[in-house]
Amino acid sequence: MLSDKNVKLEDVAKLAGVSKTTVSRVLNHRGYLSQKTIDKVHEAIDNLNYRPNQIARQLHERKTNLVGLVFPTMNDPFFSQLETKLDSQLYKLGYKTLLGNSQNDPDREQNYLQQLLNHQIDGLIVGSHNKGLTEYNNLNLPIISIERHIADHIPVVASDNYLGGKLATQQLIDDGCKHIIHTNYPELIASTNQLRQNAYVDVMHKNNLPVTIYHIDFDSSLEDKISIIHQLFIEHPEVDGIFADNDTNANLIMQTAKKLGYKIPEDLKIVGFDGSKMVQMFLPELTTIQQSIDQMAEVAVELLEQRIEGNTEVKSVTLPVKLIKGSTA
Amino acid sequence: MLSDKNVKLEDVAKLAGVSKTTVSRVLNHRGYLSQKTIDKVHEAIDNLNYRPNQIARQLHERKTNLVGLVFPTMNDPFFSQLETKLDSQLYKLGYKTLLGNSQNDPDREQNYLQQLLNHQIDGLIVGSHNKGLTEYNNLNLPIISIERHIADHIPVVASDNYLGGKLATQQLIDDGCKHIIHTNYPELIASTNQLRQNAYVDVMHKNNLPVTIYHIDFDSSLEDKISIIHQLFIEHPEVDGIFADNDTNANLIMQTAKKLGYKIPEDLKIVGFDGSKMVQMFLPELTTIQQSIDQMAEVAVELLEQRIEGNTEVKSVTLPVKLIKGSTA
DNA sequence: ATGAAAGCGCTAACAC
DNA sequence: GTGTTAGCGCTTTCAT
Repeated sequence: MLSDKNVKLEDVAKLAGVSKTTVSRVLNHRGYLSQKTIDKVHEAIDNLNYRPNQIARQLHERKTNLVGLVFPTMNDPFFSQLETKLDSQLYKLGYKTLLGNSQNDPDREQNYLQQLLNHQIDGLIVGSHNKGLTEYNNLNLPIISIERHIADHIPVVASDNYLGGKLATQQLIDDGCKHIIHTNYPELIASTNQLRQNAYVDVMHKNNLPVTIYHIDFDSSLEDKISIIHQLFIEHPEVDGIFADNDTNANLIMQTAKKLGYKIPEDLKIVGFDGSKMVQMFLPELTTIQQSIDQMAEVAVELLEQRIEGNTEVKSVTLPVKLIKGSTA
Repeated sequence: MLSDKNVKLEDVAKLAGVSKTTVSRVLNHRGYLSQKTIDKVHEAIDNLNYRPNQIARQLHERKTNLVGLVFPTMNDPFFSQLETKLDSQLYKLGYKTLLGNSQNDPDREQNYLQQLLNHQIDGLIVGSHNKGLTEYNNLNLPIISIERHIADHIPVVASDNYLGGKLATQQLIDDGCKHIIHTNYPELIASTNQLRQNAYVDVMHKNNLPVTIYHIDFDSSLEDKISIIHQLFIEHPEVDGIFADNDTNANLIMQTAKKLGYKIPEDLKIVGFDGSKMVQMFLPELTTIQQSIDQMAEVAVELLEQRIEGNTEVKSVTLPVKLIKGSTA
């Protein structure tokens, strides 16, 4: 089989004995064409194993059918499920996915952003956790954000995090816990994660229970996370309930607690957050707040499509959460 | 801040009072330029918030700096770690990643392939499990395959799967197991997974032990997988050791076994395969054969780079595996 | 040290 | 029905 490199529309035209325009028309099913011409052109295309050059097309049409995805990492149950679904939904609309995993490094995120823009992407879906990347404000590009407020004009697709936090905390209280600790991000970044914490604080206050929060950075090493969790148990041996802001931390907390001799759920009850398929598979016993991850991806792509189509009235969307009852709380 | 859309090199040239050529030279640090001109141009670029159009550049240079990734899914511990590392390594070399998760659907894989090619990618890294996609044979494009034989001229990066299968089976035998069952893919597809099975069979024969293999399709639903595993226990209640061809199945087997009353490792010993970071985190007790996943990604990108640079002598590479001793075997 | 003009591969007015 | 021609935005000879 011959290579298709360097075979261009002009070559097809020559071989078929027609003009470039005609070939282009056949390719794009446009205008009137005699069947004879169509056949001739197709024959030439097959003979030469011709494949149209998208780059040239894109240059002309100013549309690349490329959508950028900027997330901290793929190697995480939540993000891998989200990105998988995003990719799959984008595919249905004819878009290809250009990856940009920032590892939550602001320099890298900025760099990715620049590069994606240079690639003339048609749209962007972001879910990175970086603080204060002002770049996004100045972009005249359809953007949808997931679980993070970026700028006023950028629609956000997010779970009902406050409700989630409420459900989680209430579950622990209903279980009879008196010393409930919450783990969350280290700072008030622009993430909607903060609402989980707000709900925890509100519910605790309403029940006259003491509020204790530990900060676990999403990006720190496994060792650092575990060390903070250890500290938590040393400083608060009385803890009898923990609401973790994500399932990965809930898992680490469970493992650490077991090592320290806590029985779950007898001595210590745990509620996580996310409810990804992967964690459900590996840790079905975990009681957790399940986000509609697949739906988030679906909605995000829908909204992006609307923005790309020119709709400037695209609104943010909040999606439901539900408590999945396992055996840890 | 003004939008950068539509701002082109020509606009910069006009504002700076120079020619397009000069601006291009400043941009690419080429040729002789007076400092004064350089400054003027930079000023104009900043003022207009100009960003060069990669598409136009690419059209001229016939290089897109895009690498396609074709894998079955990202929502899997092994693949998400692999793709994360691939993306990160490609990034270091200045390549962007174009995603193509085929869900192991041949139509979809073929379609992705076409589309990626149309996007004029510079190279391709594949790890999909589809049988007999002949498309790859005809491509005049640098390709590296991971854990799968595609065509004779395409280099493969793979683990030492035979050794892995040997280590796993031997461990179970050393543990005193007499009825060891192996789970693997349903057919002799072009996957290197088959070598794990071959090793199992060889070691079992050498020890005069009966060979029993169950087939679990990577792509079937969770329910179907679990149902096959149930069947395994019904048909072989005497089983005292299982070598699963991947950790995800090992996990399902463990969960099913526990539900059926087996104590692990007392009644039943289990060895998995893969050893991804995610499974290590969620299931640290699992004894498994660890592949050098990150290294696979590193090597694959290195080989691809060589192929892109024009080296046609690129050889396949086999990477080491090691047994990670948990408490399940 | 800088500019004019051709060309990368394709599409789309505008002819005929 | 089909062809001619002028771009899309950038790089790069070849002049000067």
